[in-house]
Amino acid sequence: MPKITQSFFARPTLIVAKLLIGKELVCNNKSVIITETEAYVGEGDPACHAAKGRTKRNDVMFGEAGLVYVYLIYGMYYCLNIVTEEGGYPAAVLIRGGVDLGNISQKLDGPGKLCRYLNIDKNYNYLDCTSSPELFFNDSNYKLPVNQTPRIGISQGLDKLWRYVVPKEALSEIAILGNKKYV
DNA sequence: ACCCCGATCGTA
DNA sequence: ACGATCGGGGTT
Repeated sequence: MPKITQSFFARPTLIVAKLLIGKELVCNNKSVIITETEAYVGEGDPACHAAKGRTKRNDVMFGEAGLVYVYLIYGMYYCLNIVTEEGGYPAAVLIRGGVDLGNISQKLDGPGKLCRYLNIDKNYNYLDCTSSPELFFNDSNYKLPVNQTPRIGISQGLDKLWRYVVPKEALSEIAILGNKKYV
């Protein structure tokens, strides 16, 4: 299963967000099939952390595609993002959910839960997921159905359908290993 | 120095 | 419906 390279992330954020669904995220000796993502796109996106320009926190979003952006939310949870598009353009995909095929009982339906499960914290900020052995993506061949909805937990930019999520019905079927329907 | 609030989650 | 918990960013 080939590792996803930089050119995958150096594309329009909506494309990357959608294509990451069904890909495998590997970190800390665990792997997860991604089932939910969101796109945050540039200074013109009011929900994007870079909406008000460059700051210490969002600095990494202005970096090269493939960099990891981790931030602390509500004082207790971390959220994992991958920087997209060309260097200098602040955009990223938030990884919001997944399933561990080797540990189906886990409910990784939320960015905070996902990071907690994979032990991802602020130390991963600025890591390059296209060259790091610590955190990377594999180009798995799962063909999962994807719905588009408004993004969760924001108060602006709700007009955009920039959340990509595998519907619940399909999610329960993924649990059945060897389900050819999605491979 | 102070104040506000958030790309969340678990419990009630 | 609400509280936990804290760092970033804007304001005084």
